[in-house]
Amino acid sequence: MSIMQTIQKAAVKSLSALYTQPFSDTDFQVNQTKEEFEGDYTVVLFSLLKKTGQAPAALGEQLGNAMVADHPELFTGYNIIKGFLNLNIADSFWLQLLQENYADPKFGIQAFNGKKVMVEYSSPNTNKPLHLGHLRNNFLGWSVAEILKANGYDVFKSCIVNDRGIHICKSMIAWESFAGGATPESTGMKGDHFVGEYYVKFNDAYKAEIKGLVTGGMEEKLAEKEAPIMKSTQAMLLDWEAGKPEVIDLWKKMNNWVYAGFDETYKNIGSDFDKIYYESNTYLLGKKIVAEGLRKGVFVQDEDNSVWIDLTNDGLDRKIVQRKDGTSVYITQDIGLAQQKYEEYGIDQSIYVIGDEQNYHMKVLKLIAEKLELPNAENIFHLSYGMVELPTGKMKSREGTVVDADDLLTEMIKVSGNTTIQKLEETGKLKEFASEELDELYKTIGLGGLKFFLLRVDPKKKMIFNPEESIDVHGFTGPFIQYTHARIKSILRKEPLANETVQHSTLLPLEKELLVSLEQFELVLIQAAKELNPSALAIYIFNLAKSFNSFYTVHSIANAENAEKKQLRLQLAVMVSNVLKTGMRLLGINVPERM
RNA sequence: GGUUCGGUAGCUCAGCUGGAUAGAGCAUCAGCCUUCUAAGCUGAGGGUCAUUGGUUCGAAUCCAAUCCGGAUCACCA
Repeated sequence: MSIMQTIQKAAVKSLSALYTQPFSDTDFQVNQTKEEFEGDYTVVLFSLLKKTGQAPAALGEQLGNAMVADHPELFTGYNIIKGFLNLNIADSFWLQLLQENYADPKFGIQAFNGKKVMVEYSSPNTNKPLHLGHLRNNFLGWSVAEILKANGYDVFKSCIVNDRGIHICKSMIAWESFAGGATPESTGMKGDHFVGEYYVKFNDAYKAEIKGLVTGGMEEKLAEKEAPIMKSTQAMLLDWEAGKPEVIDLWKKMNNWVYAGFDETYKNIGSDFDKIYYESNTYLLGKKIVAEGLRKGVFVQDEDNSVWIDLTNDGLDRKIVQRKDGTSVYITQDIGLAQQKYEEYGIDQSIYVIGDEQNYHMKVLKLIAEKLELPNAENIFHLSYGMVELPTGKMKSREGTVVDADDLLTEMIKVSGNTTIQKLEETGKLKEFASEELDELYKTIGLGGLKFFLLRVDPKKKMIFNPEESIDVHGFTGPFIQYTHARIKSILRKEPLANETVQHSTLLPLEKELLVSLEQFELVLIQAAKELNPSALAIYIFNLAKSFNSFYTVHSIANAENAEKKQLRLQLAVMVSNVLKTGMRLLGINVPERM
C-alpha cells in the first residue's frame, strides 16, 4: 500500500472515531504537500467542513491531534494553513522503506494477477517500409505490453500483417510492368524499400493514365475507375482470392522481400511479438463470420450482392463488410481476427494500438463484434494515439516528407556516435572503451533518445517530431537519464556497499526528496497501466533522475559526514539506479553502466 | 454539414478523478569543475491557462455557448 493510501485510511479511521459517523476515501483528498509549506503530505479539509460541522482550523487541530496520537510511529507532527492539514512523516518510515527495498531489482513489480491481455501493435502493410508513425506505434505498443506485465498481467504481444488486398496488388502489378526482373539482391536494396518503390511507381503510372483519359475527354471520376492499370489490379485481387498459382507465387515472393526488411528493422529497434497474424489467413474466417452474421440478420445483403451493417441506430452509418464481387474489405478480416485471438489465447482484454485516424473504424469493429455476440467483445479496447507531425506540418508521401524509420534510426545512431565520441574525448574516458562497446553505446544512446522522445508525450495527443530536439541530450531526454544511471554506477564501482542497515539517521531534505519519489514508483506503474500511458512513467523517471542529480551535487556519497550517512547514501544510489533501470526497461530503453 | 479530439510560457509538453502563489525541458541571460562522471548543478526573466457565461467556499481542471485547428464520415487500408 502506498503512503498516500495509508494516510487516507488513517484519516478515515480518526475521523470516524472523532465524529461517530462513517467516512470514506472519497470524502476528502490527500496530496503531497507543496514545497513552499512545511510537511510531507496534506489532507484537504474543505470538503469535510459540512459533514463535521467544524471550521477548518478546529477540524484540522482535532484531526491532526488524533492522527498523531493514533499513529505516533508514522506521524511526527502537523500544521494547519487555511483548510490544509499538513502532516510530517517520520524519518523512520522512509528509512525502513529504503532498508526493505534498496537491493530489490524488482521493486515496484507486481505478482501475476491471473488476467490475460493481448496487445496488438505495429500492424504494417507489406507494400511500403516503416516510417516514423510506425515507430511511435511500435514503441507505444511494446512499452504498454511491458508495463502491463509489470503490473501482473499475462501479456501476449501480437501483430497483424496486412499482407493482402488491393494495395499489395498495386506493388505487384507495378513490379510486373516495370521491374524487368529486378530484385532486392540484384539492386542491393533492403526488401521493404525495394517493394515500396514499386508501390510509388504504380501511383505514378496510375496518375499518368488518368491524366491521359481526362485529356481524351473522359470525366475524372470515371477515368479513376477505367484506368487500365487499376483494372488489372482489381483483376489481380480476384485472381488472388481465387488462388491463381502465378499470382500467389509473385505475392509470396514480394512479401518475403518485405518481411526480410521488416525483420531487420524490428531487430534494430528491439521490437518483438509473441504471435504474428497474417491477414491472408484471417480474412477467410472473417468472411465466414460475415456469412453467419447474414443468417443471423446482423448484416443485410443488397441487390448487387454487397453485404452491409446498418449502424444508424448507434449514431453511425451503414458500413460495408463485403464487396459486391464477394471480396473482403479491411474490416472483414478484423472481425475474424477478433474471434481468433480470443479462441487461441482466452484473453480477458484485447488492446489495439492504432492511430486516431481509425477511431471510427474501431468503433464500428467493436459494435459489430458486440452485435455478432463474439466472446469478450466488450473488452475490445482501442488505444488510440495521435499522429506524428513534423515542424513543417504533416508527413505526406506525395511531397516526399515521410520520415523513413530506417533512415531515422541510422541518423540518430550517427549523431549519438558523434556526441559520445566528443564527450568521451573531452573527459579522457575514450580509451576505456573497446570499439564493440562503443558501437553498442552509440546504439543504446541514439535509440534510447528516440524512444524517449516519442514516449514522453501523452499517447492520445498528436505530437510534433522536431529532429533537432530529438537528438538533444540535455534536460527531459533519454540520454539525461542514461547519464544519471551511468554516474551512479560509476560511484558504486568505486564504493562497494556494505551489508549494514541504517536505522537512526536524520534525513536531509534532498535525501528525503529521493525517498519520497522512490516510494511513488509503484503507484506510477499502476497508473501507467491503468491509463495505458508510458508517458506517465517517462515523466516520473525524469523527475527522479533530476532529484538525484541535485542531491549528487550537494552531498558527497564517498566522503559523507560519517559512516552511517555513507551507507544511507549508497543505498539511496543503488535504489535510484534500480528504479531508473526498471523504468527505462519498461519503456524499451537500455541504460549503460558507463558513458 | 454530422461525429469526434484538441487550444496552457517564444517553442515542445506536464498539470485536467476541482484545492494553497499554474510547472518542466528547450531557447535567452547570469553563475558553479584542486572532492564520487559538468551529457551535470544553481539562479533570473518569460503566462488574459482560446473567449464568454455558469456551477462551487474554491475552476487550467466540471457544464454550456462561441472562435480557431486536427481527424473521420470510401465497394482504400
